[in-house]
Amino acid sequence: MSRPPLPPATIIDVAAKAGVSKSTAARALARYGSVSAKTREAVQKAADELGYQPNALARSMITGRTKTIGVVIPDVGNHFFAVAMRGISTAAREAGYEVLLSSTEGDLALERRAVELLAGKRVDGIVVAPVSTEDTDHLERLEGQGIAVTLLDRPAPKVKAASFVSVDHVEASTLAVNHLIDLGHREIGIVTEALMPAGWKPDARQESKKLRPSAARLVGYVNALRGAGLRYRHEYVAWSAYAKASAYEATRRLVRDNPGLTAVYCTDSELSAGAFAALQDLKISCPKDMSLIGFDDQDWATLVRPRLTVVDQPSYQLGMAATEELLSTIGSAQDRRGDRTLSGRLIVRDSTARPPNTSDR
DNA sequence: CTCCGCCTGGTTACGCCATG
DNA sequence: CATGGCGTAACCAGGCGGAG
Repeated sequence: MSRPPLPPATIIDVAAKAGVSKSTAARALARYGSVSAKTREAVQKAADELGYQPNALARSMITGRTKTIGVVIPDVGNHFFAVAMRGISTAAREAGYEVLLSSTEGDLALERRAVELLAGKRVDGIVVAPVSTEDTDHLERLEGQGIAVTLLDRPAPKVKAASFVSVDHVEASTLAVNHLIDLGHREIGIVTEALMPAGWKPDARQESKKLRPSAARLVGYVNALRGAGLRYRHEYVAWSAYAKASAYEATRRLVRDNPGLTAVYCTDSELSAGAFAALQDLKISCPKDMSLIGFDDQDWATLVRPRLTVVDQPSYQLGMAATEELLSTIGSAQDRRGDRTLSGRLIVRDSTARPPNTSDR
């Protein structure tokens, strides 16, 4: 007994059933303009009986809004972005917006495609953590298309109309290194994935707003050392790819080549995990012989022994803030770009302690 | 081939009508 | 005469079909 599928009920069907015009039916259902209580009830009843569902496509056509935002991030599996995504979803939902998510795997071509696709779907705005700070032509174009942009965590100076929401990575990094310095450490190594330009000198006063997070954290490390009157040593910097295995090798090399080292700072939780394993395998006692501090608080940080001291960033709040910024520029025609900078927080656990040979005196 | 008008469904400016 | 309630018609973007 298959009957031909009925086309979905439209506002016209509802209006006809309720015996009013379609504009009255629309007003009654969307609750704008003035409609008598009796009429509203009749329309509501007709809509319920027909199983009426407003056509979002048609609505967008006339309002010019889709009540949808896009999110483009490099990696949904990454803890920071996963939590930030929760903040974005919550803030969007509370404001009556839907979210379309795209993960680009750090691939610029995929990011371009994702942005194009979202623009084609006429999203009202996009929250993006761009793969590149320079190759941003696809993001710059969005301005002309009337699509708002908020940059999350990663700057893109050429996207002028975009607001920028981020943690102060320089400050957060300084927090981590200062904690080590306060404990009495003087020989502090760093495991970083920052790719600094060739010929980079630590003394150059960097504009932290234009730096990628990893680079900003390296600058924070240098600043903290300088603030304490300590020398920056190039051999104390272990360059690693963004992977546990790479950080593992980098840490092994770092501590082998620098026997005087008493503390290691890892600028990312992925790197901390590799470094932690390296110290264990080298049978270096942490924190007795070597202190270890990481960046970004993850579940495993409290499950391992010693529990890991970290600087945490407010990922969830960052996602919320980014969405709020985006929606505020969508709401108002003026594109006042509001930048928001949140602060990291030091969480002291068991992997940091006074350096060896300083306990007595 | 190009051009033009029609179509979709919800929103809204505008104005008419009835009522107080 | 003011005001609430309601209808009419224009409008949006873009695909399609018919006319030229």
